[in-house]
Formats: sequence, C-alpha cells, structure tokens
Amino acid sequence: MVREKIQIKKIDNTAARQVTFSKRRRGLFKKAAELSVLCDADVALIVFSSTGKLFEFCNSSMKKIIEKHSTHSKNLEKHDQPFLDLNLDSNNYASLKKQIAEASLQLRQMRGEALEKLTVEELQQLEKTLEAGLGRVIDRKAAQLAEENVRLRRCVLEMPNMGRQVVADKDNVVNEDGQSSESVTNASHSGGPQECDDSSVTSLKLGLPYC
Amino acid sequence: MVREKIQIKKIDNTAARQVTFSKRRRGLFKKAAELSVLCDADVALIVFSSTGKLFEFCNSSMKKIIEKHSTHSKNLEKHDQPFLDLNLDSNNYASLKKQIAEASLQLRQMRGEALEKLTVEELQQLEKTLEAGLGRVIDRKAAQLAEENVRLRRCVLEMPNMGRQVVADKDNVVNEDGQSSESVTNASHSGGPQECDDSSVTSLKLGLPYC
DNA sequence: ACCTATTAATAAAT
DNA sequence: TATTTATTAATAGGT
Repeated sequence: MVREKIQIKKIDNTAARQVTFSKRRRGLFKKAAELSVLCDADVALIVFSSTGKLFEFCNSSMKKIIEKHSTHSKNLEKHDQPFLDLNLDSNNYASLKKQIAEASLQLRQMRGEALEKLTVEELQQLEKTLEAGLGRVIDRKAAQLAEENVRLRRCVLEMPNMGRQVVADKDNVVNEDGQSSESVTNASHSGGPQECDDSSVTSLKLGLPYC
Repeated sequence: MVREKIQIKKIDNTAARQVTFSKRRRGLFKKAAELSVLCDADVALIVFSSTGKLFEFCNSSMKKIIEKHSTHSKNLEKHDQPFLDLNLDSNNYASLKKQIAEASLQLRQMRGEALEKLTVEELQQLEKTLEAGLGRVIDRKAAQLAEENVRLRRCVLEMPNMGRQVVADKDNVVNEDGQSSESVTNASHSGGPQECDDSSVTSLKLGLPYC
C-alpha cells in the first residue's frame, strides 16, 4: 500500500497494530458503505478489535441481516432444538440473559467504559479492584518469566560448548533477522507473534533456539 | 476511484451495477481479511447482492462472532423479541451458559484470579487492558470530583457569612464560574490522569453538611 | 475477463 | 490522535 509494501501477517508491535487497525477499520467501513449504496446491497459488518471493542456497520438493520443470513445458513446446517430451550423455563432463560448483561457491564466497566453512572465511591472500589488485579497479573507474569528463565538457563548450561558466551552477550542475535525462531511458537499456546516489548521477555527468547 | 471519479449513489444501469458489485465486493472481502490478520481482529462480513445472493466472510466462526455481537448489543437495547432471537442459534440455552462461563472467567482473570493457564503473552495483554481500564477509571473519578468541587465551592460562596474565609486562601475563586466547569469537563475527556487520593474524597464529604 | 489511467488507501514518519 | 507524504492498491471505463 504505502511507503513500503507490507506483508499480510499479524503486526507484532501493539501500538503499530492499533494504529493500523484504526486506519484500516475506517477504510473498510467506508468501502462497505459505498458498496451498499452503489450496488444497492445489504451489508453487515461486525468487527471486534483484539482488545474486544465492537465496531459495526449495517446499511439497514443489523438484526434483519443477521436473521436473513441465519435463514440462508439454516438451509445447510441443521438446527439443534430451540424449542426445547423454550420449553425449559423462560424465567431461567431470562435470568441467564440478565446474568450475561450484568457480567458484560462489569467487564466493560473494568475496561474503563460505561463509567458514567458510577458514583465516586464505586469508582474508588473499581479502582482498587483493578489495581489488585493488575498487581496479581504482573506478579504472575514475573513468576512465569522467572520459571522460564530457570529452564532456559539450565538448558544453556547443559550445552557442552558455547553456552556461556551466549548468555553473557547481551544484545545478541536472532530476533533481528525477522521471525527466525521456531521457539517463539513453542513458547506460546496461541502461536501468535509476540507483542511484548518488555526487554525481559525479549531476552528470554534469545536463548531458546539453542535448546 | 479511477478513470473518472464517481459519485457514491446507486448505479442506475443494472449491468454496470453488477460489474461494480463484483469488483468492489472482492475488494471489500480482501480488506476485511487483511484487517483480521494484520490486527488480530474478529471480523464478520455479510453481503446480500441486490439480487438476493449471499456472500460472507469471517476469519473465525460466523456463529461465534454473531453471538458475541449479540451479547454486546444486548447490554444496550432491551430484548423485545426473544423469539426472533431464538431463531438464531446464537441464543440457545447452552450458548447462553457458555457465554456466562466465558464472561465469569474473564472477570475472574481481570481480578487476578485463575491466571495459571494464561501464557506470558496473554498476561501481557491482560495487563495492558487493566492498565487502560484503571487509567480511565481514575480519569473518571477525577472528573467527578472536580465537578463536585465546583458545586461545593459555589455552595460555600453563596453562604452569607463564613463563605469567603473558607475558600479565599485556597486556589482562586474564578475557577468556579461556568467557564471553569467547562474546562474541567473538557480536561477530563482528553486529558491525562489526575491524581486523587482518598483524602480528597474525604475532604469532599466535609463540605456537604453545610449545603 | 483483461487493461490502464487515475483516484483512493494507507505505512511510515512527525 | 491527527497530519503529511510517498507509495502501493483499488478500480471506472474501455476493450
């Protein structure tokens, strides 16, 4: 597209990814709107950012289009038993929905949205909860990293020859030349590219290819 | 766009409209796919041509995304027609329970529990989300406090006798006219975090009995 | 469906 | 986040 052509793969750098997301999202929504107008098409577009924020476009009614889509797909896959669900207990059903609404609201508030209705005291409480959670997350991360560090050091030490130099050399190798290491994939369940600019994280990766 | 710039309005000529539809639809789907990969976003795109033909794109599961979308919107709109919703299998009983489980897990993790299964990368992401949420909560609290402060100062000033002494030596009085309350509000929207510790909350309470 | 002149989108830098 | 700019990508109209 631009100054330089890019590869279509997940953008590692979080900040860059969010910038690109904003720009391209705008572009995509514009195109969607144009298509619906120019060609008299029904278009529904739903996007969740990697942080869980929802963006949507629909030239008419999202609900209607989703229903229409549902109808189309239903021709192919068969339907479980919506009627059974109905028979169960509408109170129960309603209660489940209420629970979901409540949980969603809480989640949004923890993400810093929908705070308008909260009192200062509630905000204070929320702040404490978030601080506590953040602390635990950071602790846990540190623990994981320390654990991995131990494993890596052991791994390096067990290597007969070059182990020591590799560890000692601070800004060595590997990460620079693109995505060289299989180890990155090993390190994460999700298998996605890394987005940790934390130097401690980075340094961890350095040892892995030798294991 | 090309040889000549076009107006974004329905293309009258049917053949031309269909040609444009094909071209732009391809372009749109490509962009949607790119966004989902580059930015790790969940994207669902549903298009019905003016002739009723269905085209869809989804980087993961259309059903899942529609469910997620449904969950999000349910927080805002009340559920008028549960029957219509039931037609989508997005709202069957099992699915609702799954959504609750998922939301509960997310909430627990944001509170710093159940972190054992998360990778370092996921922890990193969670940390960022918490930090962002915390920042917004703090901002909001500051804004609320500032607002209340304005009200309290005005209240104190309106008291015939002792008002002046109480307020005078503190930051000046100009701050509490319409102008400043505007600026406080503006600052809270865009501005950086402001520090408000518990003592400021406490001190606010002290003023209230006089009003 | 293919071609290409031209506009639109956008990556990177600021 | 917004603006700017250099460059690639999309595409309108023609064949």
